[in-house]
Amino acid sequence: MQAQTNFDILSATFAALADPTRRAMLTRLALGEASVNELAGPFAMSLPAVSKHIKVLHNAGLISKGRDAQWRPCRIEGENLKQAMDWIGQYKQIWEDRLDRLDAYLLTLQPPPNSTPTPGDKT
Amino acid sequence: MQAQTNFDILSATFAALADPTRRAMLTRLALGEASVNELAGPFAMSLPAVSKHIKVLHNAGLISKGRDAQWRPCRIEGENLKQAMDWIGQYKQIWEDRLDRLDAYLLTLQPPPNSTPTPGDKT
DNA sequence: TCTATAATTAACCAATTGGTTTAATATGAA
DNA sequence: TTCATATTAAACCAATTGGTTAATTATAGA
Repeated sequence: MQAQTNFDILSATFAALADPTRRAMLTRLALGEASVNELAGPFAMSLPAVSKHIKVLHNAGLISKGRDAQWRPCRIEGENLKQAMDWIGQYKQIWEDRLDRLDAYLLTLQPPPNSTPTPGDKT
Repeated sequence: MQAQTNFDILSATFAALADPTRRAMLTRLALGEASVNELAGPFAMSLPAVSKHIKVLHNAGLISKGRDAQWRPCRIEGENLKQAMDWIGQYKQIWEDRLDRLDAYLLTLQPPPNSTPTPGDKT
């Protein structure tokens, strides 16, 4: 099964990323391929639970699975991560604008050292 | 309530983004503030359902709510979107490397026009 | 063939999610 | 005060999620 029969790729991707266990798995896979057992290592949960998490990642197209004897090495797949990032990227202006406005506001509270002297200043 | 009492901001953010209705609401809010009724406009669902979606966005810190008489104008908040994007951004190399390798592979299949001439070539 | 290891499936369960309808609350205006 | 509008809360429901244990499948090796 090639997975990613999915309709709404963004929804599946964000849903997959909404779980810390699955995010940790992706972080591990960023270092290189790993078997299901290797992925399970750090987690205090049963293998079937891990297997389900992996299936969620696979169905979302965030990983692919090979075969090596009885092992199913998983590798991270970037394409849908990229799409998710691109979607959020639409809003970049929103946080940048907000930060700009915050900067401007802070300047009104305390003018920078090299600003025009206040009327009462000596010199 | 200021919302964002949340533990795991990334999980709450990705979970909020995993629903197409909520993503559409954010897209609308990127154009500017909107009341609950205005946000409800495009959707074929009850007001309470819309209200719940808005609550999810609010709890994830993706929007804030003001008050204007009986209206509760919603505005998009960028900070947690930024954090979500930064998290995914960790993996940028993965899809870029992959594309590089794909490019390289395609070049082995069909050398670029300005490559070394094939033995049989005239000139 | 038998055994050990790797992984998945099946059946189950409690909690969460996304929707509903009905009721309540808040505010401005007649 | 009464009415209309905007929004939320309550109670309910079906489907999904994230976990469990027990059983099954796949593969390599003795």
